[in-house]
Amino acid sequence: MKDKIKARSVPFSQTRSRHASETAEDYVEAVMELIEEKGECRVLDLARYFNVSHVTVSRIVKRLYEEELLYTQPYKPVELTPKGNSLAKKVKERHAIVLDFLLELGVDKANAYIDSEGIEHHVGPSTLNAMKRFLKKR
Amino acid sequence: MKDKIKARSVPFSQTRSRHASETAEDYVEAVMELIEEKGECRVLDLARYFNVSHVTVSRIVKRLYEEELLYTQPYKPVELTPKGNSLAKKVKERHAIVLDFLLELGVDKANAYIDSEGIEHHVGPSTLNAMKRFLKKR
DNA sequence: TGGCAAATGTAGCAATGGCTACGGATAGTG
DNA sequence: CACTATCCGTAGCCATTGCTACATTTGCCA
Ligand SMILES: [Mn+2]
Ligand SMILES: [Mn+2]
Ligand SMILES: [Mn+2]
Ligand SMILES: [Mn+2]
Repeated sequence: MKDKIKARSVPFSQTRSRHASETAEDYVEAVMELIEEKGECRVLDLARYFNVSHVTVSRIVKRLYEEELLYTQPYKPVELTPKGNSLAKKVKERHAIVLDFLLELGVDKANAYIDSEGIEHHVGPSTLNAMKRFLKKR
Repeated sequence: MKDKIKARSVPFSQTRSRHASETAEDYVEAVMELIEEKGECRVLDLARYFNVSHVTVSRIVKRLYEEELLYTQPYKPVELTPKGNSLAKKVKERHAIVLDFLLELGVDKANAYIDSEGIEHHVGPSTLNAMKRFLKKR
């Protein structure tokens, strides 16, 4: 019985852990996209991208720099470290699969874009594979 | 072009908003389940359920009491208000559909339980309907 | 019924991510 | 070359959700 209760708590622990990585994942993905689009990624680009203040971005960039995901120097554009680049590639691929999956499932574009932005961070390898199989069958 | 940038930020705003409701949703669902199972829901039951300390639960219960989702009195079990009860029913139904959907998609039980716990909060009406249609077709 | 163990509350700390206000840096323009 | 607008950093506020340590209440049983 106690095992049952403990087992039940696992999904919540896992969800908290995933939420803790979510900001890093969204930021490296955004940096990669902005560099592709505009050639560089400024703090203000990220602020507009996420619809938050430049202060919020600035603090988070500093943290991700300490985690060695981003390069940053005062008043210079933000860049991806090799570690950040590799995470971004993985995250972008997963995000694209989740988005395609929702569209294929019949969700309209606007809602697929919205929901996939949150869902992507909660899709483990097992669910991701199931989504890939679904897409392949179409 | 600015419209495009602004439109891109909508999913992130929506995701932040959903995360802001997540605790309330998980708590009312847990209270309903624990009352069904044990006849009452104590602070420590919730702490074990979520794998957090009783202090964390106690503070959150106080907040949800102020939001009129829970009844709480010192050293007494926690109960659902009508508002909390109605939210719990809605949330439990959505969670069950997401879980069934993942299982039907071919995700193993353990991962379906884990992933659905996070995904549920990012499933809007449009995606929920798509999942229902998918389940009906099986 | 007295006392102990379990449950709950309170105080206070940390990390994260929102914000406004203000000040300094940078880069383009006249 | 100086001005000015834009960009960015810093200070400091708040809310949320984790935590430990300690105090208090409750309820059961010896
Ligand atoms: Mn993303
Ligand atoms: Mn995202
Ligand atoms: Mn949940
Ligand atoms: Mn989430």
